[in-house]
Amino acid sequence: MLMSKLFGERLKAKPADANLISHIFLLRGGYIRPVGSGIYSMLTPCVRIQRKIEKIIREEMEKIGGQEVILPVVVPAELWKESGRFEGVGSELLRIKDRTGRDMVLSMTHEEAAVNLAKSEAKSYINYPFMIYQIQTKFRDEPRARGGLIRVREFTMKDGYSFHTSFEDLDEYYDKVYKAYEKIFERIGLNVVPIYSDTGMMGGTGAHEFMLLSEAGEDSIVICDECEYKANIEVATSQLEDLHDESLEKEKTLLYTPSIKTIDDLTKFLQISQSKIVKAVVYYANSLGKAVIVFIRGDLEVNEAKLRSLLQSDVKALSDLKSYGLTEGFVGPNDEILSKFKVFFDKSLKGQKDMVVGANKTGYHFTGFSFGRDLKLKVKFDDLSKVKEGQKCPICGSPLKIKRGIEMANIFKLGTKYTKSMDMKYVDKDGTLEVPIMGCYGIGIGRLIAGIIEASHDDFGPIWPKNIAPWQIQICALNFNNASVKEKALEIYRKLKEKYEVIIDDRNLSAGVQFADADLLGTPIRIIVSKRNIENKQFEIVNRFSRESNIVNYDELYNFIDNFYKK
RNA sequence: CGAGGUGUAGCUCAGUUUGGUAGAGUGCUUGGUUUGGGACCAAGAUGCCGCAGGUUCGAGCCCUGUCACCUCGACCA
Repeated sequence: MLMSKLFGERLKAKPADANLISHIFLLRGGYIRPVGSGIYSMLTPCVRIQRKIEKIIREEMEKIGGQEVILPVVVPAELWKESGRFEGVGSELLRIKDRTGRDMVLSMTHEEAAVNLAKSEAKSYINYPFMIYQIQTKFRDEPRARGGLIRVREFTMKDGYSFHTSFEDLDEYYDKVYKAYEKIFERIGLNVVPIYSDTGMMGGTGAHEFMLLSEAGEDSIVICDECEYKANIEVATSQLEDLHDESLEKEKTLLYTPSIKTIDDLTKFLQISQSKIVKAVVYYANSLGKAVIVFIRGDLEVNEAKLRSLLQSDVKALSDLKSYGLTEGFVGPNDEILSKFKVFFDKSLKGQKDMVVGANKTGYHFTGFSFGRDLKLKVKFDDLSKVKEGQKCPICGSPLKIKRGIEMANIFKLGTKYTKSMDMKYVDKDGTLEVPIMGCYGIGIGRLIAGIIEASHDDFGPIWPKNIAPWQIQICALNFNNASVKEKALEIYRKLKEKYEVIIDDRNLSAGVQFADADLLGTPIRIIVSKRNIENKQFEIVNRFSRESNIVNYDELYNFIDNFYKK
């Protein structure tokens, strides 16, 4: 490639509306251009990177038996109505009509299309297991796109779907995919951590996310440094200190003092109390059509993702409490509360024998305290609290840390959620009809590109790992108009091109411009051809990773490069 | 959807307070001098001042509406 012919410009100034380093360099380096909110055109350097990532992914998918397909982006809404997601998913699913007025959707994920295809093809147990995958465009009408390629509306994703005749077989295959993903990230040169994750709207029985630890990330990850426990905060859990520790006992004793008789007394107490003993948090669950109260220890927060997953329903904080008869000073959980509301007790209240009282209200929270009466209820406790930094690891008890991360990929054990709802069946050995068990596996490719920059850059530009850099070698021909420079530069360009992907800066521009552009293209290795070097019959080779510079004689060049790329 | 911010040359931004013919830097074109970290000189081209309406003799600037984009929050397979 000739730099003089490379389509797209590099920008000198930081683009006004970019803040993330990956967004800035993607724009400055001429990798992407904005078209609309969360919608980008990709230029050649970016496409070259994407193709290389795709190639690695394809190879690893083929190794575990994946077969590539292409499913449509626009699908009839019937498929999504069958699975229940046409109504179930919010406004991020773009619903459109075709010219006859038929409902269509722009696929944001392809479970429906995959099941639709698979069910017409895999009718006997003999066909199982199998995995189909594709590298395809997804459209999600994000209410808020941000950060360049980190969170977009239209993007390319590798998504795979496996089908099995038993959960054991799914578990086994899931593990294979997990290892394939580790291999993919290793080959790409990106250090990600697999963590336990929420199954969200996908449903299913187990899931992992592959996270890049980065301050630019939108997810919070709970990490134990002592053991291997790592989980998305949405599902993370912790060992809670005993409710009956000394300080809390002391507070309780205080509570029983005769001085607290009214709500006002209580409010006063709660204001001076460091750890409120208990609180009731009120939500509305859409799919239940019912209000939900979560009782939880006062110093903890309700983890809404856990509540959502427990209820299999969207939840929102309930602001209109009066219409449910909830006012300051309500007492609960009593029979009335239990009949009116779906009531949950967080496991942090385990061991609590006493009655819980709602008292002063803050938003949709009621703070309260243990009252000293016997609960007389058979209570089931659920894990509904949000992990806080410093709480104890559920496995080894060490203090937990919370870090930010960017989700690069995820894998789900879907179970029969889609195969069942979409009525996919196969004939088993004994002639019975069975519903296949499914797993699904995604990697966001555009986000991966942004993530690599977040993880690998310097002040001047991205530093692409060897395996995915848009070009392998960049030749900077300083003073290209000089005949001997031009001749020598073109000579090695032609020779290296036989074996490598080479881009040569054949523009008669100052060294500063050439170097700055080369930095923005992030090529792993840079060969500088100049009058000075030619006089000494030498080249200078600069390593993008270390910024180290090596002077080599003419005849050493090819060995040096081969050695760098181990060819 | 809630809060805040910004829309002026390809890009980064002045100009809006106090209404009076549209600006700078950079980039681009041409010629010349340069050539190891975004060179220099000279000449040039580039604007529906986001859009619509209003006030005014006159609007980039004032008023009303609207759209787009950015940031934070809510949401997020």
